[in-house]
Amino acid sequence: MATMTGMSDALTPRARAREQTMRDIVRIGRTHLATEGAAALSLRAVARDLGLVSSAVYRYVASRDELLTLLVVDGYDELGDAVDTALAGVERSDHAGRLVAIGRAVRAWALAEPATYALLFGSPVPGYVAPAERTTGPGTRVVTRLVEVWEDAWLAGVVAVDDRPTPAPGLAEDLARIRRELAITAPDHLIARGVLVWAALFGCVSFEVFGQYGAGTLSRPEDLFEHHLAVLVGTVGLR
Amino acid sequence: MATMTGMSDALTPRARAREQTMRDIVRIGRTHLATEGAAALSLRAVARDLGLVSSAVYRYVASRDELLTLLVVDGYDELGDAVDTALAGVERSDHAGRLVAIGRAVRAWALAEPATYALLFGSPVPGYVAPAERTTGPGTRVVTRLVEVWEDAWLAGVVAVDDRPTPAPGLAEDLARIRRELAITAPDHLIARGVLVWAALFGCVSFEVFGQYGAGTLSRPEDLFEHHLAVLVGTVGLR
DNA sequence: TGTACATCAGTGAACGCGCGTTCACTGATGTAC
DNA sequence: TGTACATCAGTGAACGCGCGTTCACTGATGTAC
Repeated sequence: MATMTGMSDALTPRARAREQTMRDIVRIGRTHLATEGAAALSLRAVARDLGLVSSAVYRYVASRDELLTLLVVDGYDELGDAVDTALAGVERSDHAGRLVAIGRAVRAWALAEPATYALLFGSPVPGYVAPAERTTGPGTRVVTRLVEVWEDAWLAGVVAVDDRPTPAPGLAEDLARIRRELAITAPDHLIARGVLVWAALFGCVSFEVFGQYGAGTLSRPEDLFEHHLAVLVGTVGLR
Repeated sequence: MATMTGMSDALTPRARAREQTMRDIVRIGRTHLATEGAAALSLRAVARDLGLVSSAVYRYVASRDELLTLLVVDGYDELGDAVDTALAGVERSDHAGRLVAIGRAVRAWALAEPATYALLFGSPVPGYVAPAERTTGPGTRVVTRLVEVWEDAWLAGVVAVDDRPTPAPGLAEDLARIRRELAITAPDHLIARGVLVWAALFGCVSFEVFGQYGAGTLSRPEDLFEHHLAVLVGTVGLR
């Protein structure tokens, strides 16, 4: 689990107990996510498993929606940490290797934490809207790393990708805004293909995690995924 | 909505009323899917909207899970119909055009019916397992059409795709089984890329329907999707 | 065509269950002087 | 260091709510003779 607000030392015992309880709430919440799903996530059930009376959790969490937000942020952070850890073992100049490492890390984490993955990348939870100011930062960690890969490759002059098919002229504005917000220099066709690779990567992972391939169709899903990653590496012109 | 058991004529009034009620249940169930989500789908609420007492729906549907199954089958069929309708307007020899038509039809349907799309392609519903004998048929209509496209192109000898990267040797068995079950002749590397295009297509649609792109990032998502389709056409070597 | 019986749609009450959230409270912990 | 007060974690009862499912029933529709 990702660390919460850090520094448990130099805190009063009461404050340390509070941090521990917050961590327990998130941990138990995640197990409930796995067994009941996000829509059925219940504060009362979390309180029960915590050994508290139901009203007590309101000392820690203002509402059921806030618990969901905690789980969303925690999930994004754990996924982001997994990706960063994987990237730490790959040379920054090995662009294809970095893309593959990101893909593997996302898949491995998703298969290990399918319920949290579903919360982040599956169906929206009815009636719940994640507060952008708290989830956008953690939620963009992976895509930021992906963009870094092709931006690095572009700057190194090693992107070998056709600029055909050309993105529609109407897209220029959107792509320019993305370029500005991410402070990158990659050209339109590379950004557009990058978005495709991003969506395709998560499409592959979702199909596997959500069981779209059908039970028993694939005896070696990891081999298929590796092949798909290799094709996607080519889609953004890396090698 | 897809038709249920057909032929309402030559039936007794009571039987016709029953068919109508079944259709109403599915229709109302879908509106509840949209507002409450699959996990919160409730037989009592459907009964209320139908103007019946809650126990009455048990004359039509054995349980809540069976209602979910009806919605799954109905959704797959509607999506399958949408794709078939789109394909009807494209020459069988226009392989790229057929792939693009399928992609557009999937996206359009998903955006029009996000809740049903989420039921079919989003997070699994906790505690519910779709009965394979009822959902596999309707659930494979779209992928069958996709496979048809590249199989046709392959037979016509117009697939221009590198066989690199090569799928891992361990995949040969899985790919051979797929080839046998679908009764096709396309080679390993084409089948493997086809699966990627399938997953990527739904990945793009899911990102858009589930809001992963973030509110306001894209003013013209349809243009981006068109570009992605064009790239995916190339991924399976069509033109 | 008429009658006797079987089938079926829909009723209403009941079962036992879990939920989110509020509130007044007790007792322990922390802090200012 | 000791005391008075403020803060805070946790309690237990209560609110009003909705859920899936079963069951004995009534009355209308369908069918066999």
